[in-house]
Amino acid sequence: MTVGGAIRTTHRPDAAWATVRDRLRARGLRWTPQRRILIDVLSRTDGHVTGAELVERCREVDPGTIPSTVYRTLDVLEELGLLSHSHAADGREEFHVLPAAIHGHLHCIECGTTWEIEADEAAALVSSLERRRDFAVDVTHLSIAGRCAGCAKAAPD
Amino acid sequence: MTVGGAIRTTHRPDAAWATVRDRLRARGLRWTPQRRILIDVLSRTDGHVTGAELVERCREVDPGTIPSTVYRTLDVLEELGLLSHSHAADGREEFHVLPAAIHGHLHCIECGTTWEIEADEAAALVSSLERRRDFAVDVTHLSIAGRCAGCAKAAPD
DNA sequence: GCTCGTATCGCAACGGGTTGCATTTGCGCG
DNA sequence: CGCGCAAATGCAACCCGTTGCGATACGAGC
Repeated sequence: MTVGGAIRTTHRPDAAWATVRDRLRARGLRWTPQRRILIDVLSRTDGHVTGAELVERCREVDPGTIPSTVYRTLDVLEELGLLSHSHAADGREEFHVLPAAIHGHLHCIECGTTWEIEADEAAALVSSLERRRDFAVDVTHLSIAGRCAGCAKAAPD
Repeated sequence: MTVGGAIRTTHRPDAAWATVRDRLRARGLRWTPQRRILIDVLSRTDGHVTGAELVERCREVDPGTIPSTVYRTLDVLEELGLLSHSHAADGREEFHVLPAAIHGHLHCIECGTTWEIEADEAAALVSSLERRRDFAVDVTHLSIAGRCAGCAKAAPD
């Protein structure tokens, strides 16, 4: 899982999603109506979504959508690198669509807002663990809880 | 799948647990049979436990134990500072009993082993976020996923 | 086109954890 | 010692996500 030199700031979702079908086939995997729907939903999704939200949006397209199918497809797409997931402060899954660059997340336990942490911002932590523990941090899964400036000000302890 | 010797906490639980009853009362909270059982279980617990494990151990003492009661009591005890919780790589809750020192956790996604990260080891990350984002990291909730040296060697990418 | 192996689906049951609400009970106070 | 009220319990339903398994259908190869 290397970060190529090509880190884009501008997403071009259409291009990426257009090739999914072939990327699946190339791996001996299949292109099904259910997957088509999820891809469609994802291509119209920006930033962070929970699994449940995705299930719901798929149901808007096809009310017969089954959760397990959605979650299984999400696993597959994650393996293809089209999304990554981490966990919010409450442990719920949070998917990040088409990550333009490797990054982690910051969650305010008070107001629930999420921010992205760029890889270089976590670099100090990552390299120190790498060195001292010989531990390879999965930054895309990194999720840090705490209180944001606004909430700290609103209700100081 | 228990964690084995990876985690050792050396402290004197008895003293801390003995005062729980009064600490509760002082806050207008109550001392109930159900809470007594959980405290008892916790006082015999070392290191990390999942919520489900605690429910199970309470059931060994009293088969009539109800999960929601246990989880609610855990919330209360966390507020009193007797435990803290974070989430394993799969999002499940993991409680840490009587934290001797503030610390976070490292989880290997391959073998499931857990390590503690001392506060000073995370200090670089924490202070950088504090400074650049004005964000107060909850280190006790910090949980970092990745691959440990052993697993990286066993199955290199 | 048709066949066939297997990837995927639908479904039902489960696991961990939470929530709302009626009922019980700890315990402070007189 | 007994009252009364808020805290806590029990229960049932729910939410998010996972798993096992028999049935379906994709799509490669002929």
